Amino acid sequence: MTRVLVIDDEPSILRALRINLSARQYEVSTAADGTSGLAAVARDRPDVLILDLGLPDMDGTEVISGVRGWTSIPIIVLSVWGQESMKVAALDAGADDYVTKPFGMDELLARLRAAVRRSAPAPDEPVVKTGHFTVDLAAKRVTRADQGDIRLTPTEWQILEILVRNRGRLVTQRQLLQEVWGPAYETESNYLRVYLAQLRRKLEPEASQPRYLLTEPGMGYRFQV
Amino acid sequence: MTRVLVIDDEPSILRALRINLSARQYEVSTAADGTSGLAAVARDRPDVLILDLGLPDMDGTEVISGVRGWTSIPIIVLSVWGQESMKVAALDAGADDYVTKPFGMDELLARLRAAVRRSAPAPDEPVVKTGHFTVDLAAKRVTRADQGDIRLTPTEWQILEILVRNRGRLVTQRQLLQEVWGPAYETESNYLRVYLAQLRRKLEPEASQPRYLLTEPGMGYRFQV
DNA sequence: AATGATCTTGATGAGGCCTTAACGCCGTCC
DNA sequence: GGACGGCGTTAAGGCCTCATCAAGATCATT
Repeated sequence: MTRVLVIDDEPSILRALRINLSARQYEVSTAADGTSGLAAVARDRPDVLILDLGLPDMDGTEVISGVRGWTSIPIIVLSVWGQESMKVAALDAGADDYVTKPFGMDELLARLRAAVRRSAPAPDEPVVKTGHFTVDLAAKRVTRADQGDIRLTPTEWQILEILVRNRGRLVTQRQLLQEVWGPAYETESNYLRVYLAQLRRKLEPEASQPRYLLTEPGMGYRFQV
Repeated sequence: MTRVLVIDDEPSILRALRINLSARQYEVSTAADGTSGLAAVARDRPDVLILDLGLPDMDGTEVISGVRGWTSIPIIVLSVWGQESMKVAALDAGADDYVTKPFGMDELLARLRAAVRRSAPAPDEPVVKTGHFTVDLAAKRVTRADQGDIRLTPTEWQILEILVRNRGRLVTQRQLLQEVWGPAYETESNYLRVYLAQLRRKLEPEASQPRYLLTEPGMGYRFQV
């Protein structure tokens, strides 16, 4: 289910969007100002962000920059008609699309679909096999050759997914922490040690001598294929 | 240089876009109908497509589908005001963005920048090969032809990365010290001697007679390809 | 409200990396 | 020819990072 976060200070718009989006099977969360909006992005990790530029506490482009600093989720911007310069500034700050109020719900929904479709990563090879286990990215499932399906916790899965998508490449600790826990946790490398140990215990044939989930001391981790 | 293909049947618009885009260093090609437009996409392989929906020979969504069948280049659609349903249909057919005529050139340019930025995600880093080993900058991996992967420490990797990025060029000791250890260590050239020796021992076929990691006495170091 | 799973946090020991110093070599300059 | 400075090499100690374990905190579910 696609998760949408709406940041807007007008209750009527929030209400209209919540109703229309929920009816179309989106999972909707809302925020009424820029500060709580930024917090909500880090906390909820939505798939799309709908952002009103006219917020009470922050300039719209600031919010965009704050989000773009660490994630590339699609941002659709709302603003009243006639503010050409703001429109340009928002797009340059990293927004993906722009809708002028008042807007038709059909148009917003179409732009939403387009934004989600664009951001959906190319389903290149959703299934990755190693000698001892198989990772199915599409089905979110891990199977071990000798003992069937493996249960992973949400956090374990997130980490494994990032490593598998970057298989062969080194992934820095910063990148992992940022994508799983958010930008405020960039230095909590202890989390990674704990979770990598758990993943190894669940996946590696010998957890103490990893063959697939490798540590590159001082740099990060690498999924070896 | 970014290549833009404009498909529109109105000469005045073609002319305006050609002038404005060329002035901003885009490489512009044009087509006046859907048939020749599709041919032009296949032939010119543009980086972005600007498409007018009101073409004489084909429906706009058909053109979009025809392009989307085999490539994922960004498509910005132009159409006259008020055609909500066409707008929705175009976005659902696979268009990336939508601009209503008459449009401000600033807005179109901003959307163009946004579209190009989105479509160019990974500035793919090169893989540099020598006769005896391979450096993959994206994967942060070094492979030696005769003995597989080589493990480098973070400092070793940083130095090698700088030298490889400047391959063929001389890199001064000051530049290396500054980028790896910071500006306070500009005179600690002993560090470089230690680490260059280690890199040579790990990478060179004969560490005592370096063929790739060359010293330029009194100046700095050079990665020879 | 209680239970179990999951996430966070801290402590500990081991290993590896960085730093530093010492020494020998080679070239240049006096 | 000798002194000097830059470079290559080696080795040892300190420190940082990693792996592991365990307990407390938080969350979800009943």
